Formats: sequence, structure tokens, C-alpha cells
Amino acid sequence: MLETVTPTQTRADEAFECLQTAIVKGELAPGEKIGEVELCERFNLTRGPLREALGRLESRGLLVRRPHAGFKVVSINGEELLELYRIREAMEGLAACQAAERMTDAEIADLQRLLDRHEEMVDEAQGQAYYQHEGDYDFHYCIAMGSRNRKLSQMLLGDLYYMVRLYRYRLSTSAGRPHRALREHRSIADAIANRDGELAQFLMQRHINAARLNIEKKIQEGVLTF
Amino acid sequence: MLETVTPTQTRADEAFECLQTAIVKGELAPGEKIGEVELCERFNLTRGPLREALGRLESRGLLVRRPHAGFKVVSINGEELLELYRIREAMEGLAACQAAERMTDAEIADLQRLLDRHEEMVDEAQGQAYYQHEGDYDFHYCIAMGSRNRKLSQMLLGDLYYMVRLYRYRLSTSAGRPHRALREHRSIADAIANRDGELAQFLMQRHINAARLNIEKKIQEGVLTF
DNA sequence: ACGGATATTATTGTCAACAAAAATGCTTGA
DNA sequence: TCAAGCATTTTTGTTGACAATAATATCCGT
Repeated sequence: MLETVTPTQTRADEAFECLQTAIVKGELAPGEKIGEVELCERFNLTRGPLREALGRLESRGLLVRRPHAGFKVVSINGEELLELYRIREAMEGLAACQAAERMTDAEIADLQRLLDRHEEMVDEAQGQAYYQHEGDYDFHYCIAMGSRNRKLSQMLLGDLYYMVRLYRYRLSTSAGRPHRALREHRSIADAIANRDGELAQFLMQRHINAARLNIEKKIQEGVLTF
Repeated sequence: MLETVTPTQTRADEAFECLQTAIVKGELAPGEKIGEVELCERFNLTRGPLREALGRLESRGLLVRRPHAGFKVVSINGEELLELYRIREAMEGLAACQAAERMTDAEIADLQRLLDRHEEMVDEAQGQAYYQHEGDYDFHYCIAMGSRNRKLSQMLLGDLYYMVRLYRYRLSTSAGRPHRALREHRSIADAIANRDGELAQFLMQRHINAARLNIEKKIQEGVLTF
């Protein structure tokens, strides 16, 4: 069989996912100008589906376009990154609140086990890298899904997270923060387990606010440049 | 000159705006299945740009698609509509807070004048219809823009508002609410004029929460059906 | 007559050639 | 030598034809 891809999915969907991961992984750097034909060769597609995918990426804010002048990967400055965290604070606070009311007991147990695994990883030095990048994402992913709020999870998972992850490689949290972040995750999960929505909301907002302040500090120190 | 449209804009952009307004205006009803060729005749375009527009609409959540089975206009039930208001409460609260810190004095004056015009309209009986539908939107539009938070205003104006407006014709607020809504708008604008971000946030959240409760009541009364 | 399988049809997905616009580089004149 | 205008070239936007898939209707068997 020549075709290895799943047939239920359309070529444009492929293109969309390929591009999205390529952008998030940094293979296409922020601000980089991208040409259509170049991408076609790179991903073995024709321009039709590719353009469809580009349009979708644009309306999700991952690409910006000037008519007749092509697309480029979105690049945000420090201030805009901080603004993203302000939005996260508001939206994920809501998500945590609703998750506390709506997650099933089984899902909560899964969430706790996820944190158990993260705890093991943080103890190992090289686990930190994973935890800081993907582990944190996994946790917030669970909360967003647990909110049972379709549009909310769609906006978080489909828009905001991708933009934040654009800069995750530069955002490896400072020395003591992984442990602290894990503790904060734990307390949020506990509040959810106790079905205390208000507390979960408060803790989540404080958690994200702390992350924002951490980034702000780094920017002022000149560690993060844009 | 044959072409009356602005040339800087691409055909796909036209299609996108045409479709968007058609959906929001209710010319394409929620749940309605839409065929590509049908739309091509209706808007005088070819399928290429149309498909591009459809893809964008999909990733904004206004259309849903099943592969090889076409698009249909999104239709949400009562619960999902209420969830939308929960999101608005969180996000517009933030917007109001940031607007209080960042709007220029001139913009605030404009906002006040906007409310003056609304006040005149509410006094006239037929003005209510406008105020309930578009006037309310104008107010929230100003706040969103005033937040100076690009992604936040993009998510509010480009995603949420369009979905809410899908149901605006069914959502004409109950008898006494226009006056109350206007009073609430006034107090929010005053808080912004006083540069009191926290208060503006609180008032905005209470305002949207009141609107949500109003809808909830209507659903329970059976006035709103889905 | 009813259910299932198959053939048909209509619709969506894909492609490659064509047209238009913008960016680039070249020529030409001062 | 520099700048402005023009031609070239590259890249994007558009089109219509072609292929593949899913929905529909028909036919046959039980």
C-alpha cells in the first residue's frame, strides 16, 4: 500500500496539522516568511489544500498575511506574550472552576496519577525538560477538557496554547520553579477533587499569574529578548 | 468600471465576509446544510476562494464540517449559549479592567457619547430594537478594543460575538431590561472614566452575569427553545 | 412486503494550468 | 554615481476540469 496516511482525513487537514506542529516546534521560526511552493515540496502537497490550511492557520492567529505578499509566522513581543498570560488567567480560572463541578471521579483520579508521574520526573534532572515543556501542557489540557465547556476548551486548546507554545523553548522556567509549579498543580487538583470550584479558580489564577510574573522578571533581566 | 469591489481585497476575503454576515444575519439558519455549488451561484464566486473562506469560518467555529459530507451552520443549544456567557463574563471582565487602564481620554469621551445616543434611543419605542441588538454590541466592541490586548479583542470580536449574535434575534431582552442594561453600561463607563479597573471588571462581570441569568430564565419559561 | 446489498448520482476533495499582482533588478538619464 | 522609471521574474490568486468519497435510490432475495 502506498498511502500510509489515514484516508478519512483530507489532504488539507494533513497540511494543517503538519504546518501547525512545524510552527509550534520552531521548525518555522516566528517572523519567518513562508512561500507556498516551498512548503508544497517540503510537505508533498499541492497548493490547493495548502492554501486552505494556510487560511485556517491565519484565522487562528498563527500566521499573518499581507494580500498578494504571502504569509509569515506570527511573532509576538514580550508585552503581547504577557497579555496572553492575562487571558489565560481569566479563561483557565473559569475552566478550573467548571472542571471542579463537572469532571468525573475517574477523570480526577487520572489527573492525580498524571501529577504522580510528573513528580517522579521532576526528581530526575533530565525529566525537568519534559515536565517544563509538555507536562505542564498536559495538566492544563486536562483541566480545559474537564470544564465540559466546548467553546472554552476550543479557544484554549486551539488558539491560546499554540501561541504560548511558540515560545516554550525560551520559557524553560527558572531553577526552583518546576517544584513550585508542581506544588501549585497539586493544590489545584486537590481543590477539584474536593469539588471546590471557587478555590480551584483562585489557585489556577494565582498559578498562571505567578508564571506571568516569572516571565516578566526574565524579560526585565534581559534573559528573554524579542 | 466593472469591478466595484476594492481590489486590495482578495476574492476569498469577500467570500468570507459575505458568508459571515449571511450567517449572523440569519440568512443561513443554524443547522442548515450548505452546498458549495449553491453558494457559488449565490455569491458569484468559484469554488476555490469559497472553500478557503469555508475553512476559515470552520476554524472560527461558525461552521462545522464532516469530511466529504459538507458544511452546516453551527447550531448550539441553550446550555452551550449559557456557557458562551460564562466565557464572556471572564474575558470581558478582563477587557473592562484593561480598558480602564489603557483607553485614551478621547476614547472614553466617545464611549460616553455613545451611551448618550443609546439613552435617546431607549426613550423612543422603536429605538429599543436597535439598542438591544446593535447598540449593546457597539458598547462591548469599544471595551474590547480599548483593552489594547490584541489577542483578547481578536477572540472576542472574531469568535465569541459572532456566535452570540447568531441568536440575537431571539434574544431581545425582556421588558424592563433595556433600561437596566443601559444603567449598567453607564456605571461601567463611569468606572473606566475614573480609571478604576477593578470596579470596571466587577461591574462588567455582573452585567454579563445578569444577561446570562435573564436568558436562563427565559429558557426555563419555555420562551427560548432550541 | 421488508431488509440488505449494489449501482448510481451528486457532492466534495484534488490537481495543474492560467492570470494578476508585487517585488526585484536592470537600464537609462541627469 | 545615484535615482527614477521600466521590464522581468517570481509569487500569489483564480479557474475549470478531474478523481474520490459518501449519500441516495434501486433491485433482488428472503
